[in-house]
Amino acid sequence: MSPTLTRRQQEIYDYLRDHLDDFPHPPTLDELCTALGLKSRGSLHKQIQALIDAGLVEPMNNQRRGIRLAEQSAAPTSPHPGEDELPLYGAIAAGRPIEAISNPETIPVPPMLRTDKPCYVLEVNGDSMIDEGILDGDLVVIEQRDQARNGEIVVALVEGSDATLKRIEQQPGKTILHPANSTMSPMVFPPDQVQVQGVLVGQMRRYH
Amino acid sequence: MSPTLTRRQQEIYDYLRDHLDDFPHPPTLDELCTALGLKSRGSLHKQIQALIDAGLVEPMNNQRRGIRLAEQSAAPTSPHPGEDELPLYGAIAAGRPIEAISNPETIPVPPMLRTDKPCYVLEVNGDSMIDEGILDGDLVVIEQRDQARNGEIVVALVEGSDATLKRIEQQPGKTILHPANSTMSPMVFPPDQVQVQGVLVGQMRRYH
DNA sequence: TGGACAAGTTCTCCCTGTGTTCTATATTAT
DNA sequence: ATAATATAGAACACAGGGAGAACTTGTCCA
Repeated sequence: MSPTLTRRQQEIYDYLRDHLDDFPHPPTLDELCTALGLKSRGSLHKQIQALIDAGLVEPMNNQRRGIRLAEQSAAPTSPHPGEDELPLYGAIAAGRPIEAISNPETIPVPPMLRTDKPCYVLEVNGDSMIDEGILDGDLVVIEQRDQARNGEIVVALVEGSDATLKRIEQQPGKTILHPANSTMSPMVFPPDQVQVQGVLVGQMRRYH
Repeated sequence: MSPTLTRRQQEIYDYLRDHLDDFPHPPTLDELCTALGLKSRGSLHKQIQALIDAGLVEPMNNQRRGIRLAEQSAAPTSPHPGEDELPLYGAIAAGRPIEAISNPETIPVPPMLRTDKPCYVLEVNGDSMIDEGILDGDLVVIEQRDQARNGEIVVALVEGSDATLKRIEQQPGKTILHPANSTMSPMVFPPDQVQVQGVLVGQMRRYH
């Protein structure tokens, strides 16, 4: 099914996913070129075309500033309704934003550990939530959301950094990410540098 | 159908099975070479080719970064096909030997969190394993056994007391139960007073 | 209305990285 | 010794990716 994006296509799609909202208007190809470090519109267009063919980007027929992401047609949750498997997107804090589609791998998750909303699974990397009983190697079930309530544990993408799992506290003018590890300190950011990618709703660990 | 891998082929296959997910993208042959300590792409390619012939690796027809494991067709996982529910025997440390309870309630457990042996689920009561990341209210998957190896976390029934979850250390003449909580001390018993009722193999927690 | 400019599209050319093949040599097993 | 297995290295082929020119289409303005 999924035509398996090439490396560059994945990169470009990730960039679009994460930065498309940064532009006041949808960007022109030239603007995207400079943003992506390309020098040729034509080259970019070729890549975008591939993404359109893959169904990830809305086709823009000669329109100006016409680049939009395609509606994810209820994709992530229930490609197989009644199926209790969720996509495993890889490890968090592994050094990059959560990848879009790349990994077709899924793992079974009991309904009890998830919500009715779209969810996905990540493997935890590191000890930043150890005092909350979330250990290195655990699998966490994340509900896909871009907003969180204070006190929830979220997958947060910090500008120019990794995606991490932290307890969030949003105050006017600043967002604080609290690790649950006595050896680590809370981190404070301007709100627009912190992007919530999901909220923790379940956790699993195997001992064998 | 066992085309009997050579030793090196087995090594390489094991490596792929265990580390393929570590790469952000599927690796190139060159990357695999350095990872495996080889200096020649050609050599590796020959081995990979053998694995492809054996049906263990997806054939990658000239594609870049095309190394994938073949789908393991048969399902060696489910001894009870379709059955992924386990009995929920109630809360541990609730004051009663496990098997006494005949509770018909069951809950779904992903195959990954259990073993092929008979298993059941308990709800954890108390903080005695908090330093191992097992919190009050967690659900634990227990493999039914009456013996344990040292260092395993077991459901232990102590003479005249509750069933508890502890790390076990069996020495000649005494059995020590280690809680994972800095405020609690290990407990030492004569071996015949400690009855192992199962071994921890999985753990689940819900946050919503 | 029509021209100028901006932006999307298509094309051709080119280079690099990477899979593939082959041959030669070392290592190990029978 | 002979065969099977492993490694190195060279040579090759081609897909992926980029540059840039040329063309088309839309937008704006006089």
